[in-house]
Amino acid sequence: MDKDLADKPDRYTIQTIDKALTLIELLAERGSLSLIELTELLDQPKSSTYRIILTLQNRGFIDRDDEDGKYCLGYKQLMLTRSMLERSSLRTAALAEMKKLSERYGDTVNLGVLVDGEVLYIEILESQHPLRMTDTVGSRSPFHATGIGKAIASQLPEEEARELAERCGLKRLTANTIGEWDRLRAELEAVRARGYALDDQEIVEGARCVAAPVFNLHGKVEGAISLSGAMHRFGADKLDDIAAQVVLAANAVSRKMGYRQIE
Amino acid sequence: MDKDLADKPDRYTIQTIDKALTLIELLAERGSLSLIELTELLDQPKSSTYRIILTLQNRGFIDRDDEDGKYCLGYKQLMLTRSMLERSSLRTAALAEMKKLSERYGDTVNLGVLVDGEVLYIEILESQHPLRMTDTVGSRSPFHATGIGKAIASQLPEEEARELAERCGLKRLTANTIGEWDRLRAELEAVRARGYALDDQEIVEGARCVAAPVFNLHGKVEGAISLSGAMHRFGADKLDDIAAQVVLAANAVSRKMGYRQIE
DNA sequence: TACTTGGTTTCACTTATTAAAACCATTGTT
DNA sequence: AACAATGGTTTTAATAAGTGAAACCAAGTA
Repeated sequence: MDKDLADKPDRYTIQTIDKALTLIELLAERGSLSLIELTELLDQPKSSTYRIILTLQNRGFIDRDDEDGKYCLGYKQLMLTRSMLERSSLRTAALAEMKKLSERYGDTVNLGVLVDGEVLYIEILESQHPLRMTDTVGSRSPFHATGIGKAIASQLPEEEARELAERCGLKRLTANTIGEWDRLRAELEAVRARGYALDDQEIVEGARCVAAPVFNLHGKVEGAISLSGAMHRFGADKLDDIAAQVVLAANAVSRKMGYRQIE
Repeated sequence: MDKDLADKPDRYTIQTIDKALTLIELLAERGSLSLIELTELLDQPKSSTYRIILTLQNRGFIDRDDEDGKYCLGYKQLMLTRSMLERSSLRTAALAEMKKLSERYGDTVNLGVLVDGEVLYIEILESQHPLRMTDTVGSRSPFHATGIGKAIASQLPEEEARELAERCGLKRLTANTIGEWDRLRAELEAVRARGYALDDQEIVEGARCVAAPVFNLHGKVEGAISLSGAMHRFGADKLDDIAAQVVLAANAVSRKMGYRQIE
């Protein structure tokens, strides 16, 4: 193999740590895995994998499942996440505005960011209505089929948006899902132009969603806020009003984050 | 120093990973820290700390705060935690029983485990009552002043319980908090004898709590369930009934976890 | 402009991680 | 009961990988 010291794994990445992180992610994806399974997935010798496991286990980052003796993520993760959420300036800044939206419309209000090419919900105020469809905090959705995802993507350089699209493959989830890059490209343009994104049954039949992007003090998209619910509550007659309020809320959050709109 | 190859840091711990984990925990505790602050806290050279940071950052485990450029935990943590919670057999097993308790009494129902010597709440069903005091999932409390903590500790070998006590210092939080090991020891004995723990305003004035331990299939305490609320709802006349139900619920969970009580 | 602070990069040194292999404990099979 | 199979634990020499000193750079500030 070309060992010209080349194919640098980012040159400064500490490989041991990287393996440990991969191991953690594997456990997150697959639930619980045995030493041998992890050995194979990591493509590392058993003893190395073992030492990584020991290290993580001693610190409570992973535990051993009581039933099958396999390894799984430890409760420690929960402590970390709580600190993270509590100090997330985006979440803090958004909460008050989200509450206002929730009170005004009674529908579900979501706050999401882009992580690993997917929309990750970091806060959700549940709808008060009997007919509701709610994700939970920490759950993920494909970006191309959600209001939040499109709102965020619309504010990224086109290059980045295309990479996202390639990465997720633009899978169709309903008849309305945008499944081709060309159409998505145009859609993002439209979203950018009007300042908010619509999801018309693109991820779930019968559900609609209006989303607007939130910017940080450097003017970079940080996430998006959305209002979502059963489609009969998002009729053509109501959309203008809802969109205006969602955009207002998102802008208020951006302002709290230190974003000062140019002119 | 005696460098006889001795004072082995657990011999098999991978130090680089250990440092990375420490860094993560530091960020969880302190919120956000700069490279230099982390360098000092870890007592490592700047470049080493830097490489650790880079590695974690590339993987989304830590982010950079937009405001001050300091490092903080990344949203990725949330994804990990969600998977963890979803697959936690304890939480899954407990949820149904917790709901029943919640419906029956309307008070707050908690599920907690012991992590790093503290009670960590991994599920909470909020009270329906106007006067309520609720922790949030992921928050922590000292074990000696909570029903859950005492319920769990009562099932540990005395040695372990004493270590816990030493570690947390048995700080007094209210007039009722048990502040001495001797008294706590006796209390744990009593808890063990009757099968449930009481917290009578030991952590917050005016609040009471009844907790019972949950065991895994090896018969080891895995956590505890509790019902908590304003003290007037936990009067002497009601305690027997509540305790019986909480114990019943906890036992049901233990059974779901595979625990078969001896005889 | 010079000074400070905090982040980024380099590189020779050497320690800490690797990987192969042996070991052990448990479980299931004949 | 003996045997193989499975999965986890421990050892060790070889060396790849991480360290740490120091230089560098960029941004802010006096």
